[in-house]
Amino acid sequence: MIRNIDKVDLQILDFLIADARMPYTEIAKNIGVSAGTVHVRVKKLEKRGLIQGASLVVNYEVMGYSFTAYVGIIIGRSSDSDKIMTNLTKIPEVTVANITSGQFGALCKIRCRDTSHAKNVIYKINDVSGVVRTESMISLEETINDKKRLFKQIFEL
Amino acid sequence: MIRNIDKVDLQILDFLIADARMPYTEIAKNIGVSAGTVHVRVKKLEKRGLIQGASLVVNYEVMGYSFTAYVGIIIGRSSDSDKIMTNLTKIPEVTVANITSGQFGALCKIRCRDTSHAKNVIYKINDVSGVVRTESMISLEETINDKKRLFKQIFEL
DNA sequence: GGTGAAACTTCTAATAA
DNA sequence: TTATTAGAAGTTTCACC
Repeated sequence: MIRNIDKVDLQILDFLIADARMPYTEIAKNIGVSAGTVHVRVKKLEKRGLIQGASLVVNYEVMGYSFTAYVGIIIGRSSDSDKIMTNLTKIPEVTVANITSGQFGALCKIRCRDTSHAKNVIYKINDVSGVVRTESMISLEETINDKKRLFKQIFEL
Repeated sequence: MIRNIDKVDLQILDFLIADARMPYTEIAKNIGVSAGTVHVRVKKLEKRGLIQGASLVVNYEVMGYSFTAYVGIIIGRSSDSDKIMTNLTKIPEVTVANITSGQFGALCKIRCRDTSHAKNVIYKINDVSGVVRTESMISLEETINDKKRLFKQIFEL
């Protein structure tokens, strides 16, 4: 399915997805190649755009952000979608935003301190021009599947 | 709002969120402290659970995963929620899953190669015991706000 | 708390296989 | 493509502010 990417690449990716700060020497030891090889592979994957970067995983709860919700957005005219996305991006509490097909014209995720903070953020979203109405789905519990096993499972290493 | 976290911590976090592999020496230079200080601060933030780790940001498109959707799940009995979450986590294409209040009992995000792959994943979700019905919202465009400016904007550094 | 320097580890690029 | 190697760079510890 993906061309020019082999088992070694996928194994390196899997280690780095689990811990982006893992030293190349340690990855090398684990998969039985030299550190230099790991280094060259990572550089190639970066060049190809497969690796976009590395980001710290922050615990929002500990940061005082314990309120997570998805906000479905009903949009009047589809042609407003791009403009609405641009405006959503200006709200820092909106951590992810998607133009969608289905019952909502857009769907976004918000991270807030508490309900009162969320209220203000939702008001802000409602006030974005082109937004007709929003519908909130409060997250009571969240599981992230992403960071860990993706490739190992999908590509059956 | 958050106790025992100062401007230096937030600045370090901001740099590491943007690029988790940024050397401490460079962060130190940027914010005007010593590399040793950055090191100690990061360790403390890790110990406090504020930093959970670091993860590679992978380009799903380049990996051949160009289909993203949110799947709203209607659940028969709320008491099944936990069991359903556990089962959702077993599907690797489910990258995020949330128990929610609102029109859906759960909401998850899926990453697939194409529509035919997505069809199979959605069937799998439908087949999870306790799931009554699902509703898909296909993402036509995605913006991630998360990784970059969060703290800078929220805490007005 | 923070610093700066020493000791140690890792990275990186070039060369060789 | 991979391994080796050596110099550069980064990390970590610690005695001292």
